[in-house]
Amino acid sequence: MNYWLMKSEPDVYGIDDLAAQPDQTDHWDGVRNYQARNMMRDQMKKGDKVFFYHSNCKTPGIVGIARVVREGYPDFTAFDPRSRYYDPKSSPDNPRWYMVDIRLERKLKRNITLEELKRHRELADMPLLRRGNRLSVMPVTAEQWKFILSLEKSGAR
DNA sequence: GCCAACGTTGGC
DNA sequence: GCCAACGTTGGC
Repeated sequence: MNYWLMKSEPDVYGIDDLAAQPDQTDHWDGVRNYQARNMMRDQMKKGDKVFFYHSNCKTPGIVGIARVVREGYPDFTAFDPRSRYYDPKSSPDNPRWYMVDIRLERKLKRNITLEELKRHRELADMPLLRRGNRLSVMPVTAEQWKFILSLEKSGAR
């Protein structure tokens, strides 16, 4: 099983939006970056765990845990001219963009903030913390996953 | 709202 | 295939 982190802007789609879906499950549409696409298409497997991260907001950080419940399939929002994610270069016959479905496992007891994550040397290798990183989907190691969850319990800030 | 960093585009 | 220009991301 693998671990991941996925970014979303809470003003666009936050953890509570996922929580409000039927079965707390939704598709992760709108990724328009090849590296992130490749991970969703090729590497994310059913049962993988995902940190739900709030970006581009007042207090960015990890706010929940989800699981992959459906593996990569074409992002149909790319086919819809009315969608903000429309891409005329993607077609059902030759889809350019992919997505996965995730189900909320639980919200974290607190927001484990970016500011806090940065303070731990154990996490220094996370792409999230590397300068200029813009990936919206990225891998997390088992060690990092465990460490981050231990922060939730300790409540250390 | 600013702006550094980075990915993509397109002219050549 | 290079690289300047441009658009986007996302922290601050």
